[in-house]
Amino acid sequence: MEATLRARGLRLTGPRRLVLDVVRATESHPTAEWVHRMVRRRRPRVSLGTVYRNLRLLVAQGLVKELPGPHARFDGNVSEHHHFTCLACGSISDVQGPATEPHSRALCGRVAAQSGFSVTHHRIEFYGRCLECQRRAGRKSARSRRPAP
Amino acid sequence: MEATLRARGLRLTGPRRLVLDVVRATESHPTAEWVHRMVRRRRPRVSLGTVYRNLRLLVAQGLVKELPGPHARFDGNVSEHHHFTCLACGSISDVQGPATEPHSRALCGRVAAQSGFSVTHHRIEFYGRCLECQRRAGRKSARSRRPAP
DNA sequence: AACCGTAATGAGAATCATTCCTAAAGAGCG
DNA sequence: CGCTCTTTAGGAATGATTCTCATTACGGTT
Repeated sequence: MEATLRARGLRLTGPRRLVLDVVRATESHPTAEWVHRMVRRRRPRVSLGTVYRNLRLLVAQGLVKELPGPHARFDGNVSEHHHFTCLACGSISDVQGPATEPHSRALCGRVAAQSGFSVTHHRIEFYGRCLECQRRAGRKSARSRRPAP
Repeated sequence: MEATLRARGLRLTGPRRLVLDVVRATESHPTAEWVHRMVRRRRPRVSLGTVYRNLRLLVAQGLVKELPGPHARFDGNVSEHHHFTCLACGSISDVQGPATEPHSRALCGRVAAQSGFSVTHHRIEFYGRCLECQRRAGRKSARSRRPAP
């Protein structure tokens, strides 16, 4: 990826590498603020602005993905996969592609054919209750808890 | 839907009805601010706060859907369908369900089986270039234009 | 090593969608 | 009409994200 960046006249600086490492090291789909906290553990002087700037930059380079939603979340796993969002606790989990893969290409193709749009990719978001929240709802008065990271 | 609202102790007031009417009357997936402008054409005294409050309320009642993204957009079409977002101009179009429907239930089921989550629904977002932007890119230096509403 | 030009950073201010607060107006009801 | 509970307008507050700009770090060149 150094190549990817260099090729566009971008340097591979300390803060930048750290941001990428942090996002890649977790599966928790963190917010910018969480990434900032983690980066600070190793480099306390890195500013929030720098984290935002580099996240945007890495997304633009395709090295990181950004999830939709009111607050931006990021994902260092660039392989094709989708997401499950728990409506009760807000946590986001990966849904591995293989199960959905076979239809993916067909889906895009059908939509393209039907609408005339040129479809480059798609994203499937699943919603429901995660295991933990299902369990909790089992007998408790199931209050919602705070989003994951 | 009056029943739906009344059943929960909510009144069907002027501003509230107007917000719903406006969202239902368009296919443009408007932002709260656009809805506010439209509502004001008939009732200039309605405040932006009221529009937000009622949009949230209608979403909670399932009478309106909310699309993901940095700025909230709303959709009065509650029937099952998905969306296509043009990466060039930002416009959002409906993708009619039929083409994708056959697989929908199977998709959810497979994800549920594989993850153990209870999957209530899903959402498919397609991305690419809309017809107009494809045309524009044909020969021009294709500058991006402003999002739809 | 000293020097340049460009790119990147930090710190804080600015922006802007969204939410919150409060007093006042409105609906429903006897 | 008088009472109560809901909704509203208006504006202030919030909070995530972006911007600005002076300063610093880097890479390449002598």
